[in-house]
Amino acid sequence: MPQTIRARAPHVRMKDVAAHAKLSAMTVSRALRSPEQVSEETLHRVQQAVKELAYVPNRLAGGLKAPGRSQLAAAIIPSVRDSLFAATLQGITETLRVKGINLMLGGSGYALEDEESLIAAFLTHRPCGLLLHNTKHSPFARQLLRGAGVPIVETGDLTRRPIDLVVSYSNFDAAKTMAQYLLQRYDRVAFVGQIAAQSERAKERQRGYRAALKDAGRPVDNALIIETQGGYENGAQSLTQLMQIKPKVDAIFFAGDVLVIGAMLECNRRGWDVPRQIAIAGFDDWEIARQFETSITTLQIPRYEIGRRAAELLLRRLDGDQGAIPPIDVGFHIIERRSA
Amino acid sequence: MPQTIRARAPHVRMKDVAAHAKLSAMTVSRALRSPEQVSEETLHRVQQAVKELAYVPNRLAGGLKAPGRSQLAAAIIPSVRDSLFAATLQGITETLRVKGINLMLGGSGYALEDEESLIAAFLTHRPCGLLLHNTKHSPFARQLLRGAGVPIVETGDLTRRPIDLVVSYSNFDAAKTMAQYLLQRYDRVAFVGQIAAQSERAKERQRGYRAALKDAGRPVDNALIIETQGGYENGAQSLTQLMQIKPKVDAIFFAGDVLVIGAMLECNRRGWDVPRQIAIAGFDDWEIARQFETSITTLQIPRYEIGRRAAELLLRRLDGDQGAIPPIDVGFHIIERRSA
DNA sequence: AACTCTAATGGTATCGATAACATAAAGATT
DNA sequence: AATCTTTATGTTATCGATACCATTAGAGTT
Repeated sequence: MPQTIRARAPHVRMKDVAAHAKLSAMTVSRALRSPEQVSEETLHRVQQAVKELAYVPNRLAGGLKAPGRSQLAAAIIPSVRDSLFAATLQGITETLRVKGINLMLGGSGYALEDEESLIAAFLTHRPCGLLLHNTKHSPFARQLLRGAGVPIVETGDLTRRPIDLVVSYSNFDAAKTMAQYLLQRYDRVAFVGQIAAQSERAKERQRGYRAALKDAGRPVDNALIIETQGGYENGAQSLTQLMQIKPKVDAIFFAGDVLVIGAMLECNRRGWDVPRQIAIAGFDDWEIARQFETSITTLQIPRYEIGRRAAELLLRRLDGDQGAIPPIDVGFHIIERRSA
Repeated sequence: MPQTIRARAPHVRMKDVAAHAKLSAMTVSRALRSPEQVSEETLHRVQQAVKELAYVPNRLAGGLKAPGRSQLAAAIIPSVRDSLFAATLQGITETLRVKGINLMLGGSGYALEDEESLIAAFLTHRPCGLLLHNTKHSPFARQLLRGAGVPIVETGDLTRRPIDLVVSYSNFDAAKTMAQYLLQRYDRVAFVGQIAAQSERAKERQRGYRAALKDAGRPVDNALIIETQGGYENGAQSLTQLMQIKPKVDAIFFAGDVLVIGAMLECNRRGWDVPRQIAIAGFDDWEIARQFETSITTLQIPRYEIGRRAAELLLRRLDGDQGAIPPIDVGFHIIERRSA
């Protein structure tokens, strides 16, 4: 007895829509992409047919014939898990969605070779644009990006070596400004950041701290600079380590990840008075920073806006603007609260 | 004088690789997809040529001819911004990446019609699978999903109306278990959750709480049930509201979002002793929950594992397993700490 | 009336990879 | 040696939408 194989219902094609509307496929194509080019009557018939057949266009075919209009963009962020990038991501997806562009996402895990293979993987789908949070790339990655022929936006830092478009704040300036703020109020200001060798941003922030010290004519004491991985525990641990130093540290600038939160919680546990015993300041205005009894002074970075404007630049390029577009500096603010 | 138009460097095609390796395009195609089918010599020549030309395959073309092998999957989560889904997302991307499958991402904003349009938008790219965090879908969304002809994994709840594959824990069981835990230790246990009408999960959790009360023979007091949006402030506000009730509430179960954290911070601010004055428990083991001086008792949901196993099921389907696959219950644990 | 011009629509070739089929060469079997 | 297998490779048609060019109908111009 022959077994009945249920063939997968084939997708409705543009041809089918055309037949249903008694038009040619070409006219349907036009009606969908540039409605102003067809008569009202035709447009209506097409829309009707699309609806009745639940037609879902095939962008593989469209993108194949018309490269650069795949309506698919790609973003690479250091970590999918890290909520820091979530706001930027939302800015990107929301802005692109308006134009019907969807987003592929990947996490590079802060590794250059992972970013490289991710870029290669993404390019196989012929995205119409790429958004990269990192500004440091392997040589082969740069080669791939240059050859891709689509707009690239970097959002991690105001890099001096942009590939194409840049939307960011200056990690150097932000860290320097906060360090200056602390140096005006406290004598011995320590710095806790992420590992400079692992990230351009961490390096820039530390550079900013050092520059502020230099400008203020204060000595750089390497014992007051800690590099650590992210995480609450590391924030807490860096804090206790710095508190043992003599002469006593007055203030600590936690320049990355959730380190400040971990430190503040440690102060709670130990009963240390912030800011009297120790002042602390953070980088990035986590929503929770303002919830502590001693609310946390920190830098506000417009993360959502970075995503939105990055996507907008991308759209500008897709609209045909081939000219040079200077880097966009979205700036930052110090949010002065009670902890420093 | 004719202006020189710099044509965008066309991409290297499989044809070019074939010519470079002195082979046919078909053999190159085979060498890349099923290396065991070509001779070692050929494989080597192809790899060499691919490298030398920096060939990036065009999956638009591949996916067009061989539907279902677009090597692109899609995930829809309620909110791109919410870190709750980040772990699941990471589980998905990491598992899919091993097989060279990339992920499109979108946030439905908890709205059925947004999910629907997102599904339609994603389907235009002919993904080889879909991962949905919601289990409630509009009728048209269901129609689209059924017609898509690709595996679908739902991860939000152990729904009774699965479309295809399901990987989750039971929101009902988890909430009921925690409520039972609290009812064994406290007399008047209140419930704070997200708005039931807006989310199936919120509804199930509240149902679990009510079921626990019923099983324990305790009355349901609607004054002890609060529905609220997420966020620290709402957690804090719900707490203070419940603390005004007479006779006094002993314990509060915060069943969603970061509500517990907000409540715990409010207790810190007001100097309320947890758990003596008020016991509190949460849903989801946020990393910060264990960092408080009074660490927070909560439910641990294996979020990363949900993503990983969801992706694994998807891969199983792509490997040709057409059989019925029963829902996977990843379970949950109560993490007993000091707050309740 | 003959002409041009514009707006609306249709026909055909094509994008790049792959399924299906065809072929060729080497080894195994009688 | 003739035939059958097996393995490796090549040829052709095709996936679905769109660029490009051709065509038609009607309005506007002289």
